[in-house]
Amino acid sequence: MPELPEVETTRRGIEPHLSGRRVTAVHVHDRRLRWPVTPGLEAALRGQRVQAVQRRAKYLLLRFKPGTLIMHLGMSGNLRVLPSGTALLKHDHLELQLDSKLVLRLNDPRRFGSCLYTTDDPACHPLLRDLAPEPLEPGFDGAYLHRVTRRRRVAIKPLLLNGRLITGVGNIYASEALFRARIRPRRAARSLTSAECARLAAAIRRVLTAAIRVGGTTLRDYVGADGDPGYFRQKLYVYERAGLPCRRCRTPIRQFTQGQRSTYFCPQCQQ
DNA sequence: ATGGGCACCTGGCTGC
DNA sequence: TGCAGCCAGGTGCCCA
Repeated sequence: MPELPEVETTRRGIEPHLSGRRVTAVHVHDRRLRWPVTPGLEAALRGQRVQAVQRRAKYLLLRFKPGTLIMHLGMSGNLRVLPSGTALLKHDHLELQLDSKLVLRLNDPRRFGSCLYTTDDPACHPLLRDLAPEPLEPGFDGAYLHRVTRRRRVAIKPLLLNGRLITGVGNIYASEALFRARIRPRRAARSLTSAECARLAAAIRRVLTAAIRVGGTTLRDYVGADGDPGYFRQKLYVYERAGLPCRRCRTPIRQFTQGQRSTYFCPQCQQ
């Protein structure tokens, strides 16, 4: 799915069309997502004005006065802003009709995404409350990474996918950040030195920021709010490049499996 | 507390 | 052509 850059690209794409607009109707076409779409969502949001469109880790938060819509795009979801009346596609799960004659439509073939409404503080929601700090905010640095890895015997690459320790990084950017930090994905997390943690934290920030700048990474079907793909795929150093020459040293990129996910690395550049 | 593995889904591709 | 098998951007939950 969408990792942080794709979610942030989506947020930036929908925000100008949503902020300050009123929801005139909510249509749920298929409630079956990872959890059923919150019952009563239609009545709860009808007539409400969007106060803000925020992101927390890979979650999008649509803030209304009485509550918040917490959305996740799972592996295959996208949110698009379209003219009202645009024909529905397969796997269009729900849409918010706006007073601007536009609609916000959620499409998610694999249904790993979610769409939940809460009237409580979303930061206290069970899905959000235990999440690690934002990687692009000031609290995330080498010292933080060093601190949270000290007791961890797990390899650094799967640790990067643990949202309680690090957020926003998914399977693509985990391999990419380790390449940029010149660290082997199999290294035990606790074995990283302070200097390596500093390099890795900086690499994570750089790769996420660079990906956001070009609209994220489209491998197969990700599109932003306007339907355009992201262009960071052209900048990937290792992900999905098994057997191809390293873009830095020409050594063939290697692939193996960690925790049922593919990992890619350059055996020469990453020591 | 930590870590490993499974589960949830659909679709696209490969190879027989 | 058809079909089986494998793979895919995430993450909550159960068990050791």
